[in-house]
Amino acid sequence: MPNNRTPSLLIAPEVLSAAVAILDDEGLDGFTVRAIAKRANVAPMAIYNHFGGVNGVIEELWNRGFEMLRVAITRHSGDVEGDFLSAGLAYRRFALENRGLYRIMFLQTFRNFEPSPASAQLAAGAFQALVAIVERCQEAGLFVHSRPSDAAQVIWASCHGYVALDMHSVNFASDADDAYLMLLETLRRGLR
Amino acid sequence: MPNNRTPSLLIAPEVLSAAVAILDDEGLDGFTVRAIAKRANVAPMAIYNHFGGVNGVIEELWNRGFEMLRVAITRHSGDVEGDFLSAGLAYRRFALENRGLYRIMFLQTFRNFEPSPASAQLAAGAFQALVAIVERCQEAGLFVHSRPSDAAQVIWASCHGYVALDMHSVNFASDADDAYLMLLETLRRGLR
DNA sequence: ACTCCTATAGAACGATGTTCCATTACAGTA
DNA sequence: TACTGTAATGGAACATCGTTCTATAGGAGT
Repeated sequence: MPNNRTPSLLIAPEVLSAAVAILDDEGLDGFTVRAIAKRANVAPMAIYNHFGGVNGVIEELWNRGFEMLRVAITRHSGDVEGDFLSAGLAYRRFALENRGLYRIMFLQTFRNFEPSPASAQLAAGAFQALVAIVERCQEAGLFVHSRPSDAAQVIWASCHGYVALDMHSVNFASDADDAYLMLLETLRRGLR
Repeated sequence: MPNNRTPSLLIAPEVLSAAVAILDDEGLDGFTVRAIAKRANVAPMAIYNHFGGVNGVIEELWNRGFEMLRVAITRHSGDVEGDFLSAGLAYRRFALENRGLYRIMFLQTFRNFEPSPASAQLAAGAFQALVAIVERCQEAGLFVHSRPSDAAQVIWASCHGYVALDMHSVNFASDADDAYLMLLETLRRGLR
């Protein structure tokens, strides 16, 4: 559709933000090569030249999502207990404010998308931010001493599960925010 | 493909078991109208005549899945604590043994599939089986007295999250089975 | 043996991801 | 200013997707 051609350096950013916008606005139904290109004011071919196809776009969004998530949940203050609760709240906030990205990262087995080893490494990096918090909770005597990665997996699973059901509108709790706080409290008490 | 026509009464069962088989074997890539019909030894049109399209098949699988899940986690013995742990283990077992169904029920926002009110009711029925267990745990003094549905939502979210990450091969725990037991223990202690 | 229901095969439509290709706009250089 | 080469564009084309329509014919009940 574009009357004027887009400068090369702008194509990738335009495509990525268009992809996120479509994912947030219309969900996966609208997430097509032609639709993304149209919204980015770019030729469909640009997606192949710059990303090697729609999976390349997904991979780039995955990478950005996990990097954002890592930053969002990283905590390092003196108050380890506060860090734990604050990181837990930040996790859900990230998911709700970036539904499109979260779907790519966790909820959706996309067409044929399999994250590359480098992308999987990025996801592991985000997980490490949580492990670090768990380790400091253990050192402070707040958590029982088990393998930090085991406790982190339990915490991550719980938070992810809550968010995932929430996004599917499967939440029977009286108040969604309060129930999530109850979840974090339950984890804190249960891991002691 | 079928040389002989399939009796009307057999078409629906054949289509449903073929759909489950494809979902388990090949995942969603192979889940197409034509592939299901071929595997069921039935004409593609039969799926429209009997289910009104692929979404009708998905809805029927959803219904069966939640009915199976409800049966799987229903417990009612004298040992309420045992019931809680046993139901938690049964939840994960159901998911791992019925990956195809579980994906339809929770992991996948399918094409345009939205469960009908009746189907949503069935899902709520499975949730009620969990609420009943929580209520008996509260009466026995095992759990703190909050709204049973809130505690049930927390439990369900945690179990679902663990299973979901597991299915995405996102599990950093040293032993997947042990970590799930740790999750159930954490919930039991944390809800007291 | 006849009739009616319906399962079947096949063409067709729009939309999907993807590839190929000719055109041409634009930036850097002479 | 004129030229040249990179690459963004538009469009055709392919297989496959869900879906609809139609004509044919198989099989059960009378």
